[in-house]
Amino acid sequence: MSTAVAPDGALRIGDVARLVGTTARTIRYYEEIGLLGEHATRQSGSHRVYSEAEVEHLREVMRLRSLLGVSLDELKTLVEAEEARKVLRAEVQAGVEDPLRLHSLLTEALGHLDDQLALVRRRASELNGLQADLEERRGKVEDRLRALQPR
Amino acid sequence: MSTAVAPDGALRIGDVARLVGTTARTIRYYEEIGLLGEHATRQSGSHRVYSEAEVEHLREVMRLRSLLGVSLDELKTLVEAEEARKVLRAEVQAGVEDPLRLHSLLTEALGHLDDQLALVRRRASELNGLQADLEERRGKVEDRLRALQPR
DNA sequence: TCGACAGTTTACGTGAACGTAAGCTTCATG
DNA sequence: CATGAAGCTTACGTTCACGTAAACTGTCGA
Repeated sequence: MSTAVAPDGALRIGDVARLVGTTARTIRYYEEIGLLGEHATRQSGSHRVYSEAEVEHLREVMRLRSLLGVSLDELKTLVEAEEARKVLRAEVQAGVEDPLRLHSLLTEALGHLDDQLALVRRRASELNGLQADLEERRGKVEDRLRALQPR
Repeated sequence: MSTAVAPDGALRIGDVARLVGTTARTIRYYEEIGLLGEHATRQSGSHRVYSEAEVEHLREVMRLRSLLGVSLDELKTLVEAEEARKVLRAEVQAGVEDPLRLHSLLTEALGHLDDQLALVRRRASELNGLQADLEERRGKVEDRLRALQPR
């Protein structure tokens, strides 16, 4: 054993792909269309490296995509929430404490979250409706089966 | 006003498209790939006519597709449940009363319903999980906003 | 330093799910 | 029975979301 598998602690594109259950191509594609906010400018040709936070972001993106069934384009506007949170974190980390600025950032994040929630709630209620319908049908079929075999 | 809009009571493809919110092309495509169980053989060239039951079936197909996010191919196996129910209805209507036959048909329908339910339940729980996560985040953002403006 | 595995860019290919156009035909209505 | 809106078939076009191949590095452990 002596291959260039793991750098040290850094995550490369293949590692991330395995972690979130996708392919390197998909990650590059998502980056290409701007789904993964500009991560530290990188020398063209050099390897992409990812932080744990970026992996989490990607997971969230794929989760939203899978559960909401939206196009990657619609998703772009949806994940602006994450961008807003990132900016927020960065500024707080950097010591910015202007309450007006913070208020604006928080309000923006709140708006994005509400957008996401509206979508999710509607979908969830539709899905729960479907589930109820199916369960009702199932019950009826079961009743008819029981009626066939009284014992 | 004097156009060949509505036949009499029969539904044509354009009517159905409007009713379920899709296009005639899509309906023809679904028929082509076998998503809409063979409806009464039709002379090539003559207009397609649909019963209310077929409209309902199409609605269900699109509902499953939209909410489960499955491919049309996967959907084909999923909607076999509807086919089973259709066969059941037809046979009962035709006076078949062989209990073994009925039992077999009902059991088949039950199996298909359970398949659908398994999918739906998993999705529903994932979506509810997502909703909970988003609501938690929303709560935290709100807390921070309140902390900014004590009054 | 070197070897090779994993990564990079570029570009063309692909499958799914329809859109669209052309030319012709039904069919309810006046 | 004439007419025209809507439908039919056939076939090629299109968009999205990646897959895949080629030719070339970057990078880490030995």
